[in-house]
Amino acid sequence: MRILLIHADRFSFRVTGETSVALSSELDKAGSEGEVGESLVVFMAAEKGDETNIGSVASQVTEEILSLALQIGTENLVIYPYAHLSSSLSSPRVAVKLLDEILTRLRSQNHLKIMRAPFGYYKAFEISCKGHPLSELAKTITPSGRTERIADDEESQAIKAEKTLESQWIIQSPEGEFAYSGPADGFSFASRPNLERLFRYEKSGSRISDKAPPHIELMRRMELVDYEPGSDQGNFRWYPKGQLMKRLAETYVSSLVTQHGGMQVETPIMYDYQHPKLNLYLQRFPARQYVLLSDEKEYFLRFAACFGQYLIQHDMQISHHHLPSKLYELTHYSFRREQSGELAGLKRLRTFTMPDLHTLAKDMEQAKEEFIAQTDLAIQCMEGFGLDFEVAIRFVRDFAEQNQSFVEEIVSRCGRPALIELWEERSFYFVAKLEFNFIDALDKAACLSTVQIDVENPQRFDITYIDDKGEKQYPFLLHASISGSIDRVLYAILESQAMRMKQGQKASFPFWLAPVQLRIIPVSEKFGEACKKILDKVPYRIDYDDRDISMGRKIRAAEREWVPYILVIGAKEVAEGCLNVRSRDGAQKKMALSELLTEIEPQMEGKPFLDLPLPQRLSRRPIFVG
RNA sequence: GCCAGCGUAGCUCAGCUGGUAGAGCUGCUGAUUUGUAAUCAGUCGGUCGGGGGUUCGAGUCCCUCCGCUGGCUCCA
Repeated sequence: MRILLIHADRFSFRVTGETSVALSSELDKAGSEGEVGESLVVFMAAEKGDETNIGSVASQVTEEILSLALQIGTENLVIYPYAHLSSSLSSPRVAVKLLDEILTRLRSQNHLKIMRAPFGYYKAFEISCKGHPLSELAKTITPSGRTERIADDEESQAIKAEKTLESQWIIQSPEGEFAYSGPADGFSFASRPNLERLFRYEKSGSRISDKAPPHIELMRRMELVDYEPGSDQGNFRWYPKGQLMKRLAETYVSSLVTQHGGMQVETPIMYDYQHPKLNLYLQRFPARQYVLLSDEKEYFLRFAACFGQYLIQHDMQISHHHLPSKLYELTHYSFRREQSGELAGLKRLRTFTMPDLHTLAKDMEQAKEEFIAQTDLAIQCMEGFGLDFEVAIRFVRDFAEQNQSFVEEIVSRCGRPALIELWEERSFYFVAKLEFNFIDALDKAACLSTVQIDVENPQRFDITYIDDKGEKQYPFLLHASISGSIDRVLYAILESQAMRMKQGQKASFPFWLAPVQLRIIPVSEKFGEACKKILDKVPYRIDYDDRDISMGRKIRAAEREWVPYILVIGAKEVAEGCLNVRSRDGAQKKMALSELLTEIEPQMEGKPFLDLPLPQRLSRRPIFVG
């Protein structure tokens, strides 16, 4: 929208004729002539693009007007639609809506006296401009970058609905000795303290902590990840060791999903704000997008791979023979412009990586089968990362009641009691949502894996398949992120190890994820050659501490890096042709290289391997933090 | 986004009521060649988060912006 603000000694107008876009209601609202003395006259023209966020434009314009009125000390306003300010006008409908919106906002300021001119009429006007420096001002207002305002002004229906939504909490545990099914308040949590934490966290929402989550210190001290003040908040830099772990985790998750049948694709990270289908979807969750402007056109950055995959699925030729059909993407990246106060280390970021799987199922039976299979996959994934989790399942009540055996089956697959939330009405796109929650050192819950049954988006995005009678049908759609955000997986791993340290145990990474898997430490420089010989014989990430410091310090450094196996090489080892292995459990063992490799092998089973992204000699390795 | 706290060397931190910045670790140099969590000595390193203000004088007081942490909120 363009506005021209003029501080006038007097202003008058009168309607002289109708234009093609005249509406008689405008004359009722504004009258056909008017005259005022000292006043701030605001000429305005709504432009293309304003319709993407009327609330944002209206609130910015209102703010501009009020701020100038205050500066020049006037209480008289004239709002005057004036199309000639722009060569790229919006539709008349949008213009009138915007005009009304701005007037509503201005009228809520009771001290102001407001006169308006009608939209869509030829008018004659007379103005006398005061001519002081603030008396003439032109501004162009765009919706971009300010979209968060709409969240305050016009909360989406879905968000509003959720706030007032009543839900019921139930615990259901698998068949067996301790089987239970009933209100969560009546469950004895003694054996599942973390489930109780999850329940309290979900129900009350209140948490008490004055401490920063311990993973933040660890991610920096271990030279994995760090803040990047040169970027926006919640955007991180990844050092070689952290980047390696991230890449390993991604590779692992992707291989699980593609083995499960996910067809890996890649979709754009930005989408046209005005694309009609996407726009409809965005209106359900209007805030929290990064918006960028390119040649006057606005794009938002994706918050998941959903759109990209919906648009592909819309264009695909799918028959019932193809179902279930699964598209998969590891999003590098997903963007969510969370409120700044919500950001927390690797737990909650603005830019993150996550696996996103969308499955089309021909009917609810197939959707449920897939749901179960993907639950299994998520369990396998969590086990691979060595993460413990608590299960939460959210249902629309009707759905849960009509599918009781399905609910039981999920709980049984998870093999532990689950917290179930029942909603009386469906306010989001899903009828069922499974979550694996990690409970951290400060008793806070973070959702990792999730599987959802979507009953809304196939229609919205016109995704169809041809059934066995040759007719078009809408499939059911499953959303699954079998690990949740990769960044958050790393958060959970670090937090779980911080808890172990608190209990006096040694922290460690799963062997396959350890940046350095083995380290050779020579007793003295003399054994350098002997060390180098071992390097080539070990097919894992092995390095060699050749720095000119004491052996005690090298041991300490390796322990602080959580290196799983430390190999000390001295005269004895050279003479006997064996290794002295100090493992993470504290044990020191004399063993042959082949024995060590046999011990390691099962720890790598089914897990990816990537090379060490750092110089093998520690004397050649720069320090990133500390 | 709101409220509160914090921001001093690469890292962890000290610096009282305003008087012109200090330690340990790391790094570097040298000595030492070491047997399982810190060998000894020397030495480099700071527009005290950015900008503005008050003052003869600001790391210290005030304003503002940025960042981090906690709480609220939020988590499609």
